[in-house]
Amino acid sequence: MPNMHDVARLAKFSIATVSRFFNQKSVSRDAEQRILAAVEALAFSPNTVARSLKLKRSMMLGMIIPDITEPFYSLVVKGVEDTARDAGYSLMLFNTQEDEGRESICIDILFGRQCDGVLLIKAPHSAQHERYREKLATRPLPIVYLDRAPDAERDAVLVDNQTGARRGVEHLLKLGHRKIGIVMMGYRVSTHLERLEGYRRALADYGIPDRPEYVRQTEPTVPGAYSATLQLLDVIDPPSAIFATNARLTVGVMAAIESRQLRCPEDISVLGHDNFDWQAVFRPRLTIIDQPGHLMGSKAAEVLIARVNGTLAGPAQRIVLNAELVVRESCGVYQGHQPALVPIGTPTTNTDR
Amino acid sequence: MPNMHDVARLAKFSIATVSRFFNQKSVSRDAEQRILAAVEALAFSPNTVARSLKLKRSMMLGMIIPDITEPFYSLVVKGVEDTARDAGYSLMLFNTQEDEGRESICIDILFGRQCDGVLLIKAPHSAQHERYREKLATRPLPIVYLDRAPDAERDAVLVDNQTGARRGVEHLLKLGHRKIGIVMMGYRVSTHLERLEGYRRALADYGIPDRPEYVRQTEPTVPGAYSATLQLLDVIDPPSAIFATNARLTVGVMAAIESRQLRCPEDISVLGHDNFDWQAVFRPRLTIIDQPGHLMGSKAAEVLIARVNGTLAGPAQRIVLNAELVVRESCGVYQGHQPALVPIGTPTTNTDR
DNA sequence: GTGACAAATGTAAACGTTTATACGCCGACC
DNA sequence: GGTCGGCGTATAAACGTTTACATTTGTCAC
Repeated sequence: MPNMHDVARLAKFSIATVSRFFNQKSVSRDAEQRILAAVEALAFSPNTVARSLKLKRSMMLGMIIPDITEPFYSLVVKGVEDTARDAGYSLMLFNTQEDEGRESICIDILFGRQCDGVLLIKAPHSAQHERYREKLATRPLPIVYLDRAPDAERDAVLVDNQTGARRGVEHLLKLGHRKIGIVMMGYRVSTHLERLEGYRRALADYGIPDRPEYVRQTEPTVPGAYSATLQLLDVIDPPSAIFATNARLTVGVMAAIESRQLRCPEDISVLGHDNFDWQAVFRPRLTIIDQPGHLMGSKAAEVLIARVNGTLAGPAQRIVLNAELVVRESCGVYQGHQPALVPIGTPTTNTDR
Repeated sequence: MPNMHDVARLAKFSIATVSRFFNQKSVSRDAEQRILAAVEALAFSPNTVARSLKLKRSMMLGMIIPDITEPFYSLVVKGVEDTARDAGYSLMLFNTQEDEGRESICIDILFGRQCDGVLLIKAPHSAQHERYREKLATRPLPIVYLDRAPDAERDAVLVDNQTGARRGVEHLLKLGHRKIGIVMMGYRVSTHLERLEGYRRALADYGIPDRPEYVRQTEPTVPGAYSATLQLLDVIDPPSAIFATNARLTVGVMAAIESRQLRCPEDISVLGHDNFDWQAVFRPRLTIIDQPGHLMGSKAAEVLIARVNGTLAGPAQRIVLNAELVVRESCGVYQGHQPALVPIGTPTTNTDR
């Protein structure tokens, strides 16, 4: 493969001039033409690796996510890629399967590759978390947290999961539900913990006591959510509504409900999570909490790029996007017997916020 | 950031010894310990960029796909990533949105970055296709086609779309359907063209003439498929069954059917494409043609890696995986009036294969 | 003690860029 | 005519590795 020297030789200019030509610095009309001709003749293409080595800048971003197969994350990736590309960055992708050990390896790889920055959907803490944290501290590598923020030390682009969940559960409460279950991911992932917190606050607003047997944790798979839901339905006084904290879990919940021949929303209401194509034809039409995945990705990329090229300095930013309640049909009015209600629409004023 | 020189200095060994240590070449017990100590003390991590420059090998693969947001492709990406990681390769991801111009840019970037090979889900030909093809020829960059094979010049890992479609349509024919529509992607993408061909062959096997008004091409979106399906339903003698050639189109078809208050499968049958989580709870349960996405990705990565490290030489390989018909409920027995049938299960022997 | 051989280590030249520094040239200005 | 500034260009030194080749050290047989 030809290099700049070859081009310079053929164009009868020095390599410096060729380099400057490629870096949009001014060269004479004559130089431009001869270089262009040489480039054409040799099919020369500049070596980005050498460039990165010299410049200590690779124009490459890393993205570490739990699982590209989860449609929500693929939306986020798209958002990142779109704005990274516009800024001239390429993207290196890694899946961790929620394993912090793998995450750590990915960071090492990216750091070694002189990657300019990392967008990170953090895996839950592992046993070696502290060691990993210390190692990270020694690496001057810009990282922006996405979706989950395990600490406030770095920039983060998040969704207000708590408020989202709270709105959703409040919607159920207004429909008269008082026995509300939740099927959530079992790993200690902040997004799901926040959704749990939102669920609890909404209940608290209505003076409804917390029932531990209504909270089911499971691995983030359809079968996992399926059996978690069955357990929920087998409780002595089963819930009249279930909140599922992500798209895959929502599917599992619906599957379990159907297996018990329950109708939704007549027999049981379901509040789902995330908005996807197929919901256009799913019946009952799912009432869900919708997150702006693409926006989250592009915002995060913006922040990271600003850090990388120094446009943004100072303390860690925290951008919180809204999660919206999309009311459709899967949450219905509570039909069964129920105790006197706190007046609808006037929850006890919440003082804890 | 410390480099090998620093480590060497601190360990009181030459840089060559340090390098050898990192490359698993034999060094003395003493050297190992002092180097390890120095590495620890300096928090040294080797610079992969410099390594790539010297070795002309980046341990990096590129993957170019139409759209990561399409669940089928994200499955493929996962397959690629899984086997690439096991072999020590990282993955660089690009979306083209089916635009060959963008594809060409991605190839340039990857080539410049000394990427070792590319997995390519080819975008349809653009006006500049020939120029692009010529440029590609000058670049000694291993490429493996995935999912679509625009030519036989390179390795390709594919699905037997034609047979898959043929089996599916045959299934419809056996159920008595004679008026079968197809909603397919409008861009000239080989997978969809092959599915169309399979559809045609199945019809031909049963001696059923081709009806151009039953073939609807659209962009690969839900709204696109929706209106294409409405057009199909508005034909003078509308089809009693519809074949949708990918997951997103399947959703659009179902949406259109529902908007016309038609029941599936009683009023109209639907043969869908691709298998996903949500189909577990979708009613009617979709009869689909299922492709092994993850396997396709990992096979392709295997082939590419074998090419890269020279394990595999010789002419272009072509690996064709099976697409399976998964019979569920969305295709029902034809209910309406229909002409006498060719005996079921004994199609006219096909001579054209 | 010597020589032969293997193992461990060191030296230095790449790999393909960028860019600080220096230089040459030309026209403008006094 | 000399000086100055500006522009275009060339030279050469990095950037952080790997590795061919040379050198040192150690081991063992004689």
